[in-house]
Amino acid sequence: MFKVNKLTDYATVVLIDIARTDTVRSSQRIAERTGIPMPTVAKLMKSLHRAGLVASTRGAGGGYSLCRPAKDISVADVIQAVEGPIALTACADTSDEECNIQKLCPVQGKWNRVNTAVRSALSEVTLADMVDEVATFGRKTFDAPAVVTPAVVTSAVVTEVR
Amino acid sequence: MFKVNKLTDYATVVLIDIARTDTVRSSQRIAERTGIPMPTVAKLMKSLHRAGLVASTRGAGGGYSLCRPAKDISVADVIQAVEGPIALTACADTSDEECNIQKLCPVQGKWNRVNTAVRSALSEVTLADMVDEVATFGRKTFDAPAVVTPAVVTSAVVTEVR
DNA sequence: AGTAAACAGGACCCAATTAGTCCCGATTGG
DNA sequence: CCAATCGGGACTAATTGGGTCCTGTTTACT
Ligand code: FES
Ligand code: FES
Repeated sequence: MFKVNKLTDYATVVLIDIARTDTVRSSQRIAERTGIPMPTVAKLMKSLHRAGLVASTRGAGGGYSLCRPAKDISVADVIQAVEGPIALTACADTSDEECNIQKLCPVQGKWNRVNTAVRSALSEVTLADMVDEVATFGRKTFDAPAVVTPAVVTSAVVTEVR
Repeated sequence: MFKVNKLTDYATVVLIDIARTDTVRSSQRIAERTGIPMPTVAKLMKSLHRAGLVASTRGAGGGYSLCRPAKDISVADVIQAVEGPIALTACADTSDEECNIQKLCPVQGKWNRVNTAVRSALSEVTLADMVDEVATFGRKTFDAPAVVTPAVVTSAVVTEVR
């Protein structure tokens, strides 16, 4: 099945959660809010930080926060942060426009066209879209606390605090 | 890394090869022409057949052939044939427009939008595109036999017979 | 009819990848 | 100085995917 990593799904959940109340929070806190195991959250946040999606502050009272507004973070960004470059085939590994063995390969860059198409498709949806959706959903349909569940995983639950 | 299966890459190579000289050929023959191990080819062809991309004739002298013109077979078709439904997250498992737990999930179908975008992107490139590319490439650049190599794999080689 | 060439389906194993855990060093606020 | 917290990376467990094989069925050809 053609799908994204579980960690990518986690990442969207975490980021959406952060985006909704834009304050600094620790991995610990995130783990509690999302139900994702703490060590996994820690690992995840490292990736997101390295990719420049979240800012981190160290030391006591430190934690993570978005370093761009949610509307400037696309699904493609998240995928690339967690899984590395979007490259449907190994030949387009570097994620730029050149196939590395293009001169020899007869499929000759055709996969790149597909790659590009997919990448741009993934760039069209931003976190902000998802946040909005979550917000309106939470209020319109339920009076209950909004719940953020990774699409892939059923155990992760965000209990809306305050 | 966000990528397609190796088998999917194989599949494109095999299909392109078949498309170029549209005759019936056995798995055995395909294996020889592509350099992909015979048992793997066999497995692959079964998937492609089940998905209705190739027609098979049994018995001695039997084999496979395309059952639609190459221009009506998209990359999306190939991926779906080999890997199953294109569903970036488990929630959209069935590959239709409905998320199965949409009523409960706050990300609420947003992944479907991404899914759809990706699917349509993958539908834009057809085998015919790739075949053309291969043909012109083979003639223009080399006088040597055209070689079809899966982008992912370096060992598979098609020796242009006749 | 008999035989050999092929496909169909599925069980199965091994390798590769991914998910998840843990530890230790570096920072920083109190 | 101490406690909280991030950063990097090593390591293990779980899952997936690649690849093989076996058994049965269909069909052409002699
Ligand atoms: S080198 Fe890119 S398609 Fe082959
Ligand atoms: S049910 Fe589809 S996004 Fe959650």
